[in-house]
Amino acid sequence: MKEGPVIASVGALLGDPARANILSALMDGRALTVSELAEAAGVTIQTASGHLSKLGAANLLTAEKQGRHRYFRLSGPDVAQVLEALMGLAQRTGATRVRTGPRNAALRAARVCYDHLAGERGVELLNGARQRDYIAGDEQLVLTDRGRAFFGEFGIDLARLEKGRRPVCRACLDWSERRSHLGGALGAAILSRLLDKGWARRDSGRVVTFTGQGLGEFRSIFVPSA
Amino acid sequence: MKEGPVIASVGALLGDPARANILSALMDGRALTVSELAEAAGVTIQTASGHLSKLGAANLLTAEKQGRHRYFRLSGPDVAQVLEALMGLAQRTGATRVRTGPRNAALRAARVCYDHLAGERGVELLNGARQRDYIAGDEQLVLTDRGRAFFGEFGIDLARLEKGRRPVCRACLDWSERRSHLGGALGAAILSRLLDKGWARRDSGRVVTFTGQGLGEFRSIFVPSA
DNA sequence: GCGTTGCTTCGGTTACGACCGAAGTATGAA
DNA sequence: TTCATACTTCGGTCGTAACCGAAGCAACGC
Repeated sequence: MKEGPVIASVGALLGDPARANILSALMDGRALTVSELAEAAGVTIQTASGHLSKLGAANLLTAEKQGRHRYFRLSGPDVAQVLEALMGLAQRTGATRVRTGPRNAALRAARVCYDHLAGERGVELLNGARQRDYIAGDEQLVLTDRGRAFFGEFGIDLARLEKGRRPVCRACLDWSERRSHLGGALGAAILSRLLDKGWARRDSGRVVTFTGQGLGEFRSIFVPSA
Repeated sequence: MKEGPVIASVGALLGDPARANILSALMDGRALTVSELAEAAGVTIQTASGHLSKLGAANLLTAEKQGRHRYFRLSGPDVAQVLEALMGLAQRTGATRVRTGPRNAALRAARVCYDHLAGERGVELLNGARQRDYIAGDEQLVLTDRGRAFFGEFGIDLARLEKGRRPVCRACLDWSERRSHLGGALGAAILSRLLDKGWARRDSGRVVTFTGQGLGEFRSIFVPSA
């Protein structure tokens, strides 16, 4: 019963709408300036500055000074992961008023989750990879030999990924789909490859837009039923 | 930038110390009455009642009426998981004043994380199982054939576990150790087996106490270096 | 019936913190 | 140097929500 205050300190940080907006805006992994974040949060710059120093003090964000700008980013993928998990909880909360605006639809279709693909496309990707036996495991993902071959051909340097500290495959719960999508180093590499190939591009915010042709290519590779 | 308020609604719930204490008290998976929770949170019963109705409305807790008592419990293991993840974040926050009281020491040694073993013993368990090749995978855990045989002999009905919806193995980040311990259906089954065998017993709250002999048995089985 | 226990609802107080205007600091441009 | 931009700090206002006392219900025992 003593660990309550520990949760509360983080919870209180996430509990303010302005701060939550700031964190959401940073969920795509990019670094933004104080003024950009102020606008995203819908508060004045002074207020945003105050929030940012709190978030920074709590090590949820890291700041980087560049000229007269200060860029803030999430201090790691784990922060993003917890945020997505919280959104999952929020869902069952019923707090999720099903606002089906066009922006929302685009977000549900494909978006960036810190540095990898999420939304319908993200879930399709993982499902497809599983059905084609590139990735095994139900909740705990493992790259198969077939997958190793396939992704190598796809242009991903797996040897490099496997050297890093970051896990290669990671199941990340998708808040809009209530299913898992592929995170980890491999997930990040795939997204970056998709963008390189011109199959999709990053719009403002977290939205990822596929080109008509790109979507076809993507599906022919990853979605068995297509 | 629209998803901010969604996070904020949950965050605000977790952000109040009294509510955080209530949730912490329920982290052991048991159901407690309003008065017990009020005491755990350090507030009066009326206040606790208010908090509980909010937490219930958000589906974080479920209530169950029994006579003139109302029992509250976490509405699922996923809630506990998010809470543990939050504690992990809180750690990097530096909000973790290293209060090394005796109660705290016991908690760090062995405790219940919803329904499985956490703390030093929990981490030992997973490490040992990995070294003995009962469980494979770094971040993503898979039960090996050796493990299947071993845990079967240990008295666990794996076939039943594998039928359920719940993942068998799950890596759960341990907030005190900053390493993973074993959750999922298997984690729960192992803890329950440990208690059955009388190797350990559950104390008040989340603390798990091993008997001298029980600890020996546990270590001889799971801790290679012992 | 009566009293007791466990919990909820109501009302009023209080405190914390989000917010913005204004002033202050630092970096860069002219 | 002077001005402009990007940000931080200060001070004061205002709302929200946590809190408790008191009263109201509901379930059980006698």
